[in-house]
Amino acid sequence: MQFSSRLPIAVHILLAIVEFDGKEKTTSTFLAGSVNVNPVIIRNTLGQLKAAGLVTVKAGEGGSSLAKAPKDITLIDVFDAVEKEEALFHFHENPNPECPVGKNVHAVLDNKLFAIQDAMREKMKSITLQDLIDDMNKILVQ
Amino acid sequence: MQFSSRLPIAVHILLAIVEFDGKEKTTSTFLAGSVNVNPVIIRNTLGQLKAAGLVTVKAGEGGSSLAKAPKDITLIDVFDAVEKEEALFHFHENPNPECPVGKNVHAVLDNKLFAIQDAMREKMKSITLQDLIDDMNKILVQ
DNA sequence: TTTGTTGTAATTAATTTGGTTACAACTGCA
DNA sequence: TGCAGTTGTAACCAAATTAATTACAACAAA
Repeated sequence: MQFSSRLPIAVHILLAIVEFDGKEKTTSTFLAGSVNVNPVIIRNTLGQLKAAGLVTVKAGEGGSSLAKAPKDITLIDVFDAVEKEEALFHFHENPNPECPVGKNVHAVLDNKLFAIQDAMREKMKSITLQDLIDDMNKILVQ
Repeated sequence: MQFSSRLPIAVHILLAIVEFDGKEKTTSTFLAGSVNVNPVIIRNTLGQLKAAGLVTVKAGEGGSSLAKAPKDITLIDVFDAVEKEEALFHFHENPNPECPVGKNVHAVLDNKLFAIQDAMREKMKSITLQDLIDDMNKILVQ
């Protein structure tokens, strides 16, 4: 089981928007060339990022920009923008209520599974787009 | 995106093996009745748990038991037993190496994604089967 | 030898992902 | 106004994954 490549692609897009700000018009076709996926994937992802208030997109004219400072965009913002909102683990639907285990497995396990999901989300919350930009700039000047 | 129900089902199975120890023969059919899935799912899952050294299964005779103390089985043991070993995030395959962003997005993002995965795994490591048994017993005596 | 069980392969349906084509709507410019 | 480039979105397709299910050989105990 894996998360889709949506978060990595969305982060790639955001990094490219920052990197090429003022240098290139970041159209879906241009971004598709950097990410190396179909432009429609870029347009759909940009649409999700726009709906989440992370970017603005110039319809007709073309190009996109950040709607917030990179330090105010965390990976959880990006994750929630592009991934469906749902529990991390799919619980089996119908444990037998006649069985002492089946009757209580939800009560016992749900909060543990939620804690696991929350640990992941907290880590994502601690990483900002600015962190990634700083890391990239360190590499670029080398 | 979700994990499959394999971890919840595996935990359910382990809890049932403990709960019915000495009371019922925990065959795949019996366990299937508690989890409410097809017995083949139980047999496959038990096979994975057995391969990971968490349970023993009596071929022919029927029934299964824990191979380790509940305090020595953590959710990460169960998770690794039943989920394929792979990176949590699927990275898009071919970022453009001619692009300063495409060339470096892996170097920038990989360790962050790994840190997120690791946060999740560390939380799973901190939860033992014994914790779940204790919680279940608290409910059962009420 | 009979019965019940495990282990495993094969098949199926449903869902998700990513790729792709197509095209209407929109913007800026000549 | 009309053209060129772009966004937004729908539709379709192939591949992969999940879970359910049937089937059956191998095995153990009575």
